[in-house]
Amino acid sequence: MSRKTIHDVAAAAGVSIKTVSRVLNDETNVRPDTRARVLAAIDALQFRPSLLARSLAGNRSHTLGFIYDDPSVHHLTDLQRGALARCREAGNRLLVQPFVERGAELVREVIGFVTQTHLDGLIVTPPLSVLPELAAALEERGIAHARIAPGDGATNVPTTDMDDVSAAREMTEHLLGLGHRDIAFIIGHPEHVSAHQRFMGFRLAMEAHGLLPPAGLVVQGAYSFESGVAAARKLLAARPRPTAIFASNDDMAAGVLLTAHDLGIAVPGELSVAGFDDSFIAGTLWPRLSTVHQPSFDLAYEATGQLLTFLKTGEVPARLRVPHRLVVRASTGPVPA
Amino acid sequence: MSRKTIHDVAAAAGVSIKTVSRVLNDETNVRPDTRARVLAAIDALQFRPSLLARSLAGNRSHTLGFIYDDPSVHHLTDLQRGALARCREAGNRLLVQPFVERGAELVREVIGFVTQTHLDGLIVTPPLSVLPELAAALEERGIAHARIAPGDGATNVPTTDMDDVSAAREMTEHLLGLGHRDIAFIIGHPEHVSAHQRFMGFRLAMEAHGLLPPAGLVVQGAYSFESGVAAARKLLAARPRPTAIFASNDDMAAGVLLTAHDLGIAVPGELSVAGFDDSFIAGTLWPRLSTVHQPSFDLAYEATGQLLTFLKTGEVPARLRVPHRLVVRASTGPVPA
DNA sequence: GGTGCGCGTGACAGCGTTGTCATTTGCGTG
DNA sequence: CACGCAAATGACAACGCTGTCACGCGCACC
Repeated sequence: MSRKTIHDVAAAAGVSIKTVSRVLNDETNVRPDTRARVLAAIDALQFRPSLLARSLAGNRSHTLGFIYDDPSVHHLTDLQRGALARCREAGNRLLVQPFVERGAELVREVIGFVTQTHLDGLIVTPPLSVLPELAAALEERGIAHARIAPGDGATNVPTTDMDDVSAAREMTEHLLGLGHRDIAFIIGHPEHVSAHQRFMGFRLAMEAHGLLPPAGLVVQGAYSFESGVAAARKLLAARPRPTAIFASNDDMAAGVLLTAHDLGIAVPGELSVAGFDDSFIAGTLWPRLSTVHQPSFDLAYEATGQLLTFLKTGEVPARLRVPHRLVVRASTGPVPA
Repeated sequence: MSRKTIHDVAAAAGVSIKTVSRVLNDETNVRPDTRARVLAAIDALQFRPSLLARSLAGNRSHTLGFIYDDPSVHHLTDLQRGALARCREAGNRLLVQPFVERGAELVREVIGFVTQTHLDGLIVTPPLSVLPELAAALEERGIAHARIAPGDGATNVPTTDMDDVSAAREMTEHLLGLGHRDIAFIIGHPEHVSAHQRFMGFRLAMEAHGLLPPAGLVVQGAYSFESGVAAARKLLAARPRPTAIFASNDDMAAGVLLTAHDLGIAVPGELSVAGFDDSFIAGTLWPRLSTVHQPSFDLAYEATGQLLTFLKTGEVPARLRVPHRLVVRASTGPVPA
């Protein structure tokens, strides 16, 4: 079964290939009956235009790149789903590619990826979105891209994020409101700005209540389940033991819950546990995890939409802040008497 | 920054574009010093060949498609990672695409996807891999593809799977060995052959001990967390209550665990719970889930490798069965007295 | 009744590679 | 020193589409 080409369609419809091309691209200046004839021929031949040829001839590939290097599976999956959904709506394709390098090598790899595949643009997810060397290289070469959660600095590219500081503050307020004072905090992976922002939110809330971040109760994690377990082991051995642990993502909170169960510590009776992300896992844990709903899907969906808009109009849309919300479930409760 | 082309390199090295092409493709009959000059020019210009042009001119796109429609996030993520890893090693790209249609429309969409993008081949994951209409269409059109876990029928395309029947039997034996007799079973999504095979393994083990699949203790699920919760509600209300529940994947087992905790039923003291997959979630649950390690990553990694081999040699490798193993953790224990 | 304009259409040159085949070069041989 | 043959290289078409530009036609206008 040899490939059907635009020439076959043109011959079948009795027009030139250019007219077929016009119909394919919804251009104006084609008489309705001509258009109908062409469409009929396309249908009869089951013709699908070659995206390769189209990309090579035009200067748009209708393909976006999605680059990542994320330790948290759930968050990443949701981001990818969001980007994919938006791409499908717009008739674009998405090329997903992980990058583990850093510095000059990362830049070389990413640039190579983009030029080799003629990508129209790039969706840059955290932590890649915070790397100044990558940002500089992309802008210098005029590679269109959207950044997801790149931190606070002003950007002149489409950007979406959420308010990590406020969200973490709200969760901390929730714990303070339940009477907790000895609240431990597990920081996320240091390469992610979200880790710093969430910690900042925690501190601001504590300070607003005249409390200092308690010495020995702030532990470095890495956004992974295992790092949550390790942090919890340390925290739950401290005396006095914290009455609440705020882990800055759900995977780490899962590690805290497991460790607490192993040690026979009742949650939330003796210990409250809070997470962040509201990923799939949050609803599967017992007790169900109190957390902050991070709109990962929306974040990527909107970023992709912004990028597509930018590609079409050339105008950089304003930074979009996607709303979060506190999700109080069963893992947080009043401080023990 | 205009795109560097093979012409720029040719001019810089003082050779024809064809010689550059030869160097790029590691062809023979290029003098070492010529090759060195060309490589130097490539390096100096930071040249990366356009994959579009290469695919259009040659008849290989060096790109594989990965198609799926899977309700279980973790399993899917691992499959995708495996396929991606193998592709990277071989210098290929992977285009990931979900398909939710069925029947003639699915066939049309998939064929369109392949022809539009000039895919070299397709990696077909469950449940798409079991659909006869899709298999027939792909073979009829001579589209190279590998099938992952397509069920028992003989295939003349590269195929990888695991022994779901034996694995489920082993897990059931494990429960029987702990003294359980009232063992409930939650069946997976009916469209997946693995669901039937796992149920088959369960029945075979029960029958080998002279037990019939207990009436009322076999419930239909759908491989999702929610379906596990729903099934558990039903099962844990049954009298006499089962002393063990074998859920045919981890997500459903997570639902069972949560429901048991909600009802104050001790695991494994009063109820043993077993899963299947050994996905990320299994190690995060409390108590840690006894399950069967399904080598999702390897399954896709090997399938991709087989497909690439087939594309290179034209020979269909023998069906590859990837080993599984029983992982006994803390959620299964002796039958209560 | 000629002029001008815009709509509908087509011819043809690219896009950046690889495949085919012709041509040149180098080297051993008689 | 000419000859022949293999190795090395190049010219050019082809892949399947879009962009550019030119052309023909009908219609309003003066």
